[in-house]
Amino acid sequence: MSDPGSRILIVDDEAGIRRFLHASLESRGYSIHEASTGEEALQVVPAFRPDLILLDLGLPGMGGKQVTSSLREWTQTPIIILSVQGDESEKIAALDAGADDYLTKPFGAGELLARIRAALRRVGQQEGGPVFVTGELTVDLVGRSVRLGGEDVQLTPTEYSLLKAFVVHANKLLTHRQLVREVWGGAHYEDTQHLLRVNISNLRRKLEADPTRPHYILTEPGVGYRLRAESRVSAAPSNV
Amino acid sequence: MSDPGSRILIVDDEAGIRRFLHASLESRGYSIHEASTGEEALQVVPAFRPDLILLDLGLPGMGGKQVTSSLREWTQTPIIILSVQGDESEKIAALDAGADDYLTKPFGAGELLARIRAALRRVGQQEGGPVFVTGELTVDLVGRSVRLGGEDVQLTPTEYSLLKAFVVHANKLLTHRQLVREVWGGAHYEDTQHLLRVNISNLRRKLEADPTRPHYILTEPGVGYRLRAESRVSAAPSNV
DNA sequence: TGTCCCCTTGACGCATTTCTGACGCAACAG
DNA sequence: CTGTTGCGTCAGAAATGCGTCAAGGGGACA
Repeated sequence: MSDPGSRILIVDDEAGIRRFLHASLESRGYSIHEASTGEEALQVVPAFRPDLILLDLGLPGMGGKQVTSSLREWTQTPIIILSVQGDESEKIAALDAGADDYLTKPFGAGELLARIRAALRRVGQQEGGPVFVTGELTVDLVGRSVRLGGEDVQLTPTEYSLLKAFVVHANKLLTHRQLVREVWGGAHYEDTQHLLRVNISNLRRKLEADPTRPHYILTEPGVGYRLRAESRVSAAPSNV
Repeated sequence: MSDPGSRILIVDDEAGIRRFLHASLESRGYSIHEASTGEEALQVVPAFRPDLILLDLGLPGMGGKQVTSSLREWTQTPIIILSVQGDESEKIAALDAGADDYLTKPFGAGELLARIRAALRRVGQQEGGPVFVTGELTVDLVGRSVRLGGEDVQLTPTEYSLLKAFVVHANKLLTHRQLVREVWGGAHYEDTQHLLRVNISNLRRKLEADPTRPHYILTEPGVGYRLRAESRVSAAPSNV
């Protein structure tokens, strides 16, 4: 699963290349920002906070190598160098300045995208995963932690499995059958229907302020349950 | 600053290339190990524990792409693919399988070394500072020393390996499977699950003030364990 | 050859989790 | 008003998982 909303900064002095890259990447769901000089790039980065930087080596004025060094003084955002030159000593210098990757033009759009994915994958796994938030409730599916108003909530494996099903299908109605299948696998429905009720009850006791009048886990009589969600999946607090 | 003692595994079926790479890298101070097939590589990795892997794509039998996928099931050790082919779709497939970089032969030795430095630099800074501190506990991954409130703690190799896994993934949940794989390599899970419990117990006896109520190594019932680390996140807990 | 340390395995007690059954309550239809 | 149905809660039994202790085996080293 790729991270669709990643922000990418394109730094190149040629408008044609910027436009080409912009279109290619935007169609893949990335958010794009452009800069045409190294000085502009350094200004823009703190504001735009890109997840990755595509940097042309042959910029007028401050060169790509120098930009890389300046950025590396305070951020480890992945930098992929694009260059028309194939000279090896330049590659080495750029990589040692702090760049993560180096592509020589002309390159295939597919390869660039793959290298972008590889770079984003690396930083992605050291950050906390996406976090689901609604009201006081916070669920981190990657870290497998649940918090309620700042305090950790201890859930048993089945309870967590149940809550996970709700979070994945937030705001959608889940029938008894669907829930039973997601939590207990292919078990018979008839036998486990009551079990579902018991676990819903246990879960509510741990999550709801007043289990009699549930606020998060709503019951749809005769059909199933639904998790009330106000907000969307948001990124974890980035630790820079 | 590069880490001079880094261990590198070379996987290639041609003895000539292995010899050439071996010589080039060893003269730079790296410790080298060789493997001639993909199967051998998968066997060797848990024992040799390389910091980086140079992997030929065109191996007889199990191909480099498949080796990459298998390794990525349990380790994030950087993998740099070496290939005679320039075909773009192969590059993309290899990168998406989990490789970190891709070089097409023939390549300059200088560029390879630079890309190795770049990959090693990344994992180096990912592990945080050279010393990990939380509460009374101090772990020096470089010097392989553990201190508890000023006093040295003597750990057996397995215990240290276990603690290292916790420190590298501080504050994150580690499943039983993950821990077994990181400490005992590709061994069968079923057999070693109990072994894990014993070593956790031993580790706690040496690190925890009251092993009955652990403060550092927390157990997540039914799933795994987690090392409690002081959060370096600057964001304050939201008290809305 | 002997000693020591570490790894491994088995057995056991304890705690938690899961499951099952029984009961009260509310909504609804006849 | 009464019976039915579905939902939620409670409590006890069965199952599972976890942590600890202790003994055997194997390798390193003197």
